Amino acid sequence: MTLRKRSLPPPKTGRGEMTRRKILDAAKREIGRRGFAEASISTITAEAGVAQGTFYIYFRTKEDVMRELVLHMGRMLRHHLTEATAGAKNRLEAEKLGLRAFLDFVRKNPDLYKVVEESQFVDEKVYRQYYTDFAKSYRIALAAAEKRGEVAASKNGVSTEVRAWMLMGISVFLGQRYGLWDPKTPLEPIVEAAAAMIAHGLSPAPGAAPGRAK
Amino acid sequence: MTLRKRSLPPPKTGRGEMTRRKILDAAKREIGRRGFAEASISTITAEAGVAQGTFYIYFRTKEDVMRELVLHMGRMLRHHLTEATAGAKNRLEAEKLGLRAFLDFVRKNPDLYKVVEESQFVDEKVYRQYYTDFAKSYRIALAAAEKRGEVAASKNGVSTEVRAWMLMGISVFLGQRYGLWDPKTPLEPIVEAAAAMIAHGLSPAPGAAPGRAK
DNA sequence: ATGCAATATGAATCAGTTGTCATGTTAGAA
DNA sequence: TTCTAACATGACAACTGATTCATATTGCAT
Repeated sequence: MTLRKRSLPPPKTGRGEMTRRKILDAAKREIGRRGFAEASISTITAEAGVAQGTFYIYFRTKEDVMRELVLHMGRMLRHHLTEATAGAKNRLEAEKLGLRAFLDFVRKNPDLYKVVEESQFVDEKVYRQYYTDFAKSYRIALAAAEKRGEVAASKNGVSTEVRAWMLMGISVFLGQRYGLWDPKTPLEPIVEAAAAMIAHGLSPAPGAAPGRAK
Repeated sequence: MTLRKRSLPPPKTGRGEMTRRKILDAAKREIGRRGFAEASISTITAEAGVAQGTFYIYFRTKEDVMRELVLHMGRMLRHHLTEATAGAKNRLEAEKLGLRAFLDFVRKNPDLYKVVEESQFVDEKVYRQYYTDFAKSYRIALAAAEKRGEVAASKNGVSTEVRAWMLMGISVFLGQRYGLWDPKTPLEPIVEAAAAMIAHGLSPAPGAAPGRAK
């Protein structure tokens, strides 16, 4: 029964709901732009168009907002990815569609993305949970695909988990490099290249002629 | 000629050198443990066994220390990886040895690792430089391996770069999951699984029987 | 209409920093 | 030995920004 630090009760009226959302939205932009340390409550409330004290009606601390935003990102991203991969014929196609959708998401929501990454240094627990949850769905999806013979069978107990974390790392790094830092470059060739690597790895294609000199 | 904010002159005596190193070391531990925001100059100097003011003889700000530590990590890691992959027969083997060495490094230097990751929110420039530099050496190594036919030829211009970032993402995420968060688990099976995936991807091995039912 | 709970205000409080500085101390060159 | 630049000290001035709180205001249920 460790119910320490309950979250504040949710707003009871429509007005409250609106205000809370305005603050959350301003916080997302502000923290995304300036980072957690630089973002001040006064700036956030100013941007939201409310008084300083109003913040504390809905959130206990600045950290609270981070937690909330991480959960929010999780929900949004999950939804986005579910939609994007719904029509996939197999796991490999799902990986490709998912990566593409993820990069799109990052470009459309750079603030949210940065908030999640920074949450690791504000509330490590929520950050771990975020990735651990993703890893879990990933593991399940991969295990199912293994059963169906769509991906190579794992050699040992850990390998599905390892693959899940590798795939997350790939997405996060490509998201950082091409989603955040280089938001103009066309995504197609990137996704193409990444999907090929995910499917076949670095090895020279065994079927293809290995040494076509000249 | 934008020489703004020159770094402080280096110590001129052995004593100064020692003191500077003690501070840097304490800062590494302190920031690694408590994070950049929580780490205070007074705590760092206390741990280093010097007075508060001494800090400012060697560093302008806390951010300065971060920058220095990121560069330090870069040098140490590069050295560690170079040694570890020296005897590799080919790129695939180098990848495996490199990953293994990286995970070792993370387990031995968790503070330094965390400092580098947090630097992204303290001085984004130095963080980008860190990974951009690594990506560059990676690209060069991959391109050479392609020439030698050790890895699949890239299909288009971006693909070598994409591969480099994917491989870095893989390392960082496995480093986080198995190096930092789960520092006891044996690394062999993890490296084994990861190397297989890096070599062949997710696709069922084309040689292996795809549907050995029951 | 009226009364109460919910919501809103923003000045004041409060805690904790950083970075400075006037004053020693040290070591090694001459 | 003496002299001086380098190094070290630690108290504290100045600042910052989060959080509190006494005081309005709002709007819905009755």
